[in-house]
Amino acid sequence: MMDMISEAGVNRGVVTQLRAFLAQAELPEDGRLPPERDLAAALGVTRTELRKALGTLEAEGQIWRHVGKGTFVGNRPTDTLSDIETLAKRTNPAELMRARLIIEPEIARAAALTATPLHLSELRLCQTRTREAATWRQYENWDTRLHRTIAEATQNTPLLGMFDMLNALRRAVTWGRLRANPVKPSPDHHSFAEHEVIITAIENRDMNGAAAAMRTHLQSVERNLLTWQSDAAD
Amino acid sequence: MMDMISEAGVNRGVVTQLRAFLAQAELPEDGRLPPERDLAAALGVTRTELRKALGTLEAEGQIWRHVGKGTFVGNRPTDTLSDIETLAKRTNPAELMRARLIIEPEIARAAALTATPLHLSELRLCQTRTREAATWRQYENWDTRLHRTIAEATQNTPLLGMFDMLNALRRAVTWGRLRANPVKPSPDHHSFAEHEVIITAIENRDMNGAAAAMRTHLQSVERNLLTWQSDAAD
DNA sequence: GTCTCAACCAATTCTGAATTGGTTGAAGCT
DNA sequence: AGCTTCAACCAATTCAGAATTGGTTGAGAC
Repeated sequence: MMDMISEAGVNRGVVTQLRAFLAQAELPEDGRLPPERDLAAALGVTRTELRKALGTLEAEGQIWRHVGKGTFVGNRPTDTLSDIETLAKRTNPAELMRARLIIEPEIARAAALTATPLHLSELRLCQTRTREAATWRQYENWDTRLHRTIAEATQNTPLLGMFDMLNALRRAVTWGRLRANPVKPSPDHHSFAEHEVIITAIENRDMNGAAAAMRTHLQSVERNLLTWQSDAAD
Repeated sequence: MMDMISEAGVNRGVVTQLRAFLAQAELPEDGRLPPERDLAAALGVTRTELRKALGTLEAEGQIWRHVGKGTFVGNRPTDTLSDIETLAKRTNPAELMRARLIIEPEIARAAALTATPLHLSELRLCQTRTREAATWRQYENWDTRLHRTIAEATQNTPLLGMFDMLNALRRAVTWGRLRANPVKPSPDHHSFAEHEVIITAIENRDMNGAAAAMRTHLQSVERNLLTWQSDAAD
């Protein structure tokens, strides 16, 4: 019942003593300060007293603590939520598809601007290989590589990183599902023509075209995903 | 000089024996097969022989190996490049800014569609707090939270994850730099008005407006970054 | 020479102890 | 009683060294 910010029995002296220590002490790069037991001894106070003082400083936002880690000055690092497994638990295929629809067209747009001849030939190679694929497994590999090559063509490391993150998520979320159709992709699979439009647009430096084609393509994949309930590759 | 795919002295018998094992054996979920030493004993061949056979299978792409990890069936997982530290080493502030310019406007656009009243009031709170900020440190905190709230407003977990990734990258790349100006943000800091336009657009469900305003804002931040060489917050 | 094999190497994982902030319950003080 | 204190304990995390694993080498067998 007594969890007000500034508790009743807190010794103001210890708090100021602690503030002085923080101002003077040379902290390591990560801002970690000595363990409570050591710090209490160094300041000549009991651990309980020290913890009260630390509590008020934490309430003020001056420091943050975590079991097993330690006590640190500054702001608690925001829970970054960039861990694949954690993300995979909280999302679902539909949401992932929406994210792809938002991100990948913009990646294609950027790629149209910066793709090198090397990227273009790699794209062509992927397109050929997907057509030649004898199994869905092979098809998926080359399809994934095609999309990743587009991301590489942006020549932007953070963008590529985000693309990889989406891909990793895709694998993690789909994980455990079975592929319904063991046969190989039919020669008139919608993706072939759609990939062609995307690649052509990039070759022609048509940024808007590339973005639009990618959007169309992903919408088509989404439709398949909903209709057949299959883990449709793109 | 003798590194052809199918080496001279490879014992075909062992290879087929190994293939039979792979077809029959029940592998764990991750597709890892027993350590070479055990497998060699199980198949009744010497380790050197086994390794030759494994070598041909690896060349065929049937398996992949890594020191300390083990030998696995299937395709070697693509180097995902979604690790923050690795990314930070390979990128730079300019590239990061380009990535933000590509991604964040689209996030704002999506947010305009899906933001709830709760998000809107949170945005307003952040805007107020940035104006009240007494130090750059505080300003940055609320500014970061404002941008993250926009990402949250998309109600899309993968998108939020990617945003967090960008943010983590920003911290990692900027890490070690000093903030030149210890004073607090001036009341006519360009960001205030720009944030206002963004928030208003989201409130009005103006998707194009939100995207455009975010783009304008980030371009303004980019300009500051180039001009002043300061680690300009946005 | 060529092949074999045991020992060795380096990358990775595993495991158990040590560390750290958080909690509790008896003892002590007013 | 009412409150503080303190040592012991708890659970989360980190750390270090051993064990494991694919890769390499050099002496010896043929």
